Amino acid sequence: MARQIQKRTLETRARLVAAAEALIEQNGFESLRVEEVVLKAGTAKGTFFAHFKDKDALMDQIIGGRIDRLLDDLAEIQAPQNVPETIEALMPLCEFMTCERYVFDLIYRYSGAAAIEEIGMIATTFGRQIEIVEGWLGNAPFRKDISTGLLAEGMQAFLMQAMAVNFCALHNALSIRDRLAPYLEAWLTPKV
Amino acid sequence: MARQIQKRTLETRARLVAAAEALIEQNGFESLRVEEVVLKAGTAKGTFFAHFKDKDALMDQIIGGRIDRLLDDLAEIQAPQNVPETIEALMPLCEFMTCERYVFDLIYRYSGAAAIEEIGMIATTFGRQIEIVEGWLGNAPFRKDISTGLLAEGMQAFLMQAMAVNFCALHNALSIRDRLAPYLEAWLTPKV
DNA sequence: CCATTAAATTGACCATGGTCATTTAATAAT
DNA sequence: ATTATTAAATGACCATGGTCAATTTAATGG
Repeated sequence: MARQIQKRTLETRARLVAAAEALIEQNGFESLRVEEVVLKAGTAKGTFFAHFKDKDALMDQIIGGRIDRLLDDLAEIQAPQNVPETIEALMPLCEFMTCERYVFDLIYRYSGAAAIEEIGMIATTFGRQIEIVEGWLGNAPFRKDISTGLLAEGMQAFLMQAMAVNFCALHNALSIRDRLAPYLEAWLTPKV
Repeated sequence: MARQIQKRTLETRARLVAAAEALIEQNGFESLRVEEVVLKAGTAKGTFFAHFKDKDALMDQIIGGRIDRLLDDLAEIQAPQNVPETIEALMPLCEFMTCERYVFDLIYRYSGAAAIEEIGMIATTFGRQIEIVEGWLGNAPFRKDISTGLLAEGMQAFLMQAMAVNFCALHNALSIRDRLAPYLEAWLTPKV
């Protein structure tokens, strides 16, 4: 007989997430230790892994959740009408995604789902981001020779590239803003 | 007195690399274990870490070396004159970079150096790739409204995006080739 | 209310990358 | 040659993520 999920289960899971969030608040993402989480949540280590496939799965949920809330904001604004406005709109997302090298790497690794069954929060937000940006592009004076879908995917590629390069000591003289501007000008409004 | 590097040192290092290469040949990159490498090389574990900062540093050297050899080939060919030719030229590189998810992730993570002092093989090859592609672009009928540098960086962004998306179960219906084509057409020869 | 079954929890244990005080070997100084 | 000095190698040990057989707790049926 299909037994329903126990209240206990949800409580335990909530306690684990809450403990993790609190520790992240204190010390950031990278230094989070499973050991500390279970200690703070008052559970055994094995319980953690009964609730999350691995440590990354917890991170996917927490980080994915943050991104999703940032996308809620993006979904509400008016479509940016030029490149500087577009960049400005995307900045909060960029700032969070690059708040730690560890966070960016994890986001990148989880931006695509390895299998259909394991589409996580982060992978979902990447799809949602494309949709939102597509919506913008339908109401903005950018190139019309290619689909808004392709245009949005290209923007995502440049966004990721700008953030990745920003972590590189060889190239981090330019801010993400300044690096992104020429890319997007060339992509969205080519002058040929 | 500046003491020169002992022959012994070079030999040990060479043995470690040779052992790793052999094991990778057998079982691929991901399943390589430091324990196995030192066993095969006949050294203690500590010796490994006296020669390489960590396991990733060895991977950076081996993977970076492979990429560099592929770039040697790319440096010699004639500049591709259209998008399909360009994609074809880049395919060997793509194939190696995506031979394992683990390899691609490591490449991505090391494509930028965290600090000037730690520029590794992979980061170096990324710079070299830009240079080679820039050389191509100077001799090909693509858009001229932006610098070859920017154009080459954009190509790199699309290349990485196409490879990343290829690992995603949601989007891997298209081959890297087919995914890259519309991107590069739109980037290199915009029709506005 | 007890017996049965399934879900949830536990913690000892494992796998693996990485550290470091100690030992051994090579080179330079006398 | 002998000693002093520096480089290289060693392996016991640690840190941390992850596993799993055993136990406890909750739901279900008679």
